[in-house]
Amino acid sequence: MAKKVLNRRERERERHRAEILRAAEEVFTEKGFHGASMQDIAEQAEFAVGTLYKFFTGKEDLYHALFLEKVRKIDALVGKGMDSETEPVGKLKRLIEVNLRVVEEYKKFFGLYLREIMGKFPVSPATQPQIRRLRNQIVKRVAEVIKTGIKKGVLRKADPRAMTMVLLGMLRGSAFIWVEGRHKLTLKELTEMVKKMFFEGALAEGK
Amino acid sequence: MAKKVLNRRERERERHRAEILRAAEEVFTEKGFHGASMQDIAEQAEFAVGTLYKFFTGKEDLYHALFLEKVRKIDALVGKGMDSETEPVGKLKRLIEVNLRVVEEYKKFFGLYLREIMGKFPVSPATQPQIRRLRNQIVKRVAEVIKTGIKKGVLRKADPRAMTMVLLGMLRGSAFIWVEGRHKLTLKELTEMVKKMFFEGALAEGK
DNA sequence: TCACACAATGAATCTTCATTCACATTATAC
DNA sequence: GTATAATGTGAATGAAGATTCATTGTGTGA
Repeated sequence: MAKKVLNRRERERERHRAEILRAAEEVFTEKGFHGASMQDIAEQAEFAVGTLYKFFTGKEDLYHALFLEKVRKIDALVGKGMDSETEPVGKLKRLIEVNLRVVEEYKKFFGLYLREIMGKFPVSPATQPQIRRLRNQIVKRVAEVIKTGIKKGVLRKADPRAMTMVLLGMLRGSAFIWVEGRHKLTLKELTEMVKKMFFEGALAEGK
Repeated sequence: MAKKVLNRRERERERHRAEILRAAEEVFTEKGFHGASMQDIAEQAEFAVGTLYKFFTGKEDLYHALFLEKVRKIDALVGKGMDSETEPVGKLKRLIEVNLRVVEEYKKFFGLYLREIMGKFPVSPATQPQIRRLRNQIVKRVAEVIKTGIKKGVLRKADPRAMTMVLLGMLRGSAFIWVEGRHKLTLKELTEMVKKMFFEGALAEGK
């Protein structure tokens, strides 16, 4: 019986932790790291400030935890997407689709995400290296796929690293511009455009 | 715009202002807006804190001034680059070249720049709209060039807005990835790759 | 029912700066 | 040379907000 009681407690605790993370996501995505106060987050979570410190050692730690949780989820989605195809071109198409779909799903979080992976000044020193490591796995995978595509003769002969850089840059950049705003474009249209441009380029046929 | 002739005092003052801006650039690019203190900047500039306030109304104002100065310079370069060509494809090529060259020249500043134009949470509320306005001019110009290219039949028939988005995204994103890091690629190689990819795509000939 | 472990609370504390301002220094005018 | 104006100074101020901790509340097992 003692064990069951403990379980209950533990589950409760876990739920509270998750609630705090949800609140933190809300507030951080709304106001950014520096604009968000622990007060804000506590209120959003309907806990007292002190309580947050029972779960996380501080503001940075909370941010860090939120970040890892999200990035893991995103990377898993992207990875699974690529797994679902066998041929290089198919894999790359899925990469583009999933990437942009994720952007939509995590639209609010995306602003934070990009600032963190892109800039220096990581909010928490521990966050960036971990995220980088996760990201590097994706980069390597994409480069590998492109290399295979070249070997098979379906992709143009060029430095795979550079192609990877351009492709990922294209995804990141256009997603950003899309999130930014005033677009009448649907995400679907953007996805199609990115695919077309990446594979076939901007020049008219035969030019 | 006859620049008013400045007497000794006024010139001195102008020089001091510029020195403070230089120091601010140093410190902000090093530590980011929130990581930089007025103390830091003052020390770097070899002035007392109080002095900074004789030139700028506050930290935000200083940041804002620095930003505008830089962005104006960058945009002028890009604009001039495009002016130097007459044909759409030539203009776009110049756009790519100049853009990436600027990235190299302003490498340190670039991190700040992107965070500011990209994210919400602008550091100073006044900065973002102004920068956006400047940026929009470039976007419009590029879209116009692309539209002309399509009309002339040298670019594929597609939504010019979307193409613009992808092209600018590609530039921004790949520049970022380049700045980020561990690249063996020279900027020249990256530039070539972006051009090739944008115009011709990734697929092998005849595929 | 009681006692006890654990969870939650939030006012009080501690830190970190941005900003100010009374004063000192220097340059210019007369 | 003295008066006046402009510049520069940096210790003192105040505000914001992260963190702590003494206290209060609650569910659990006897």
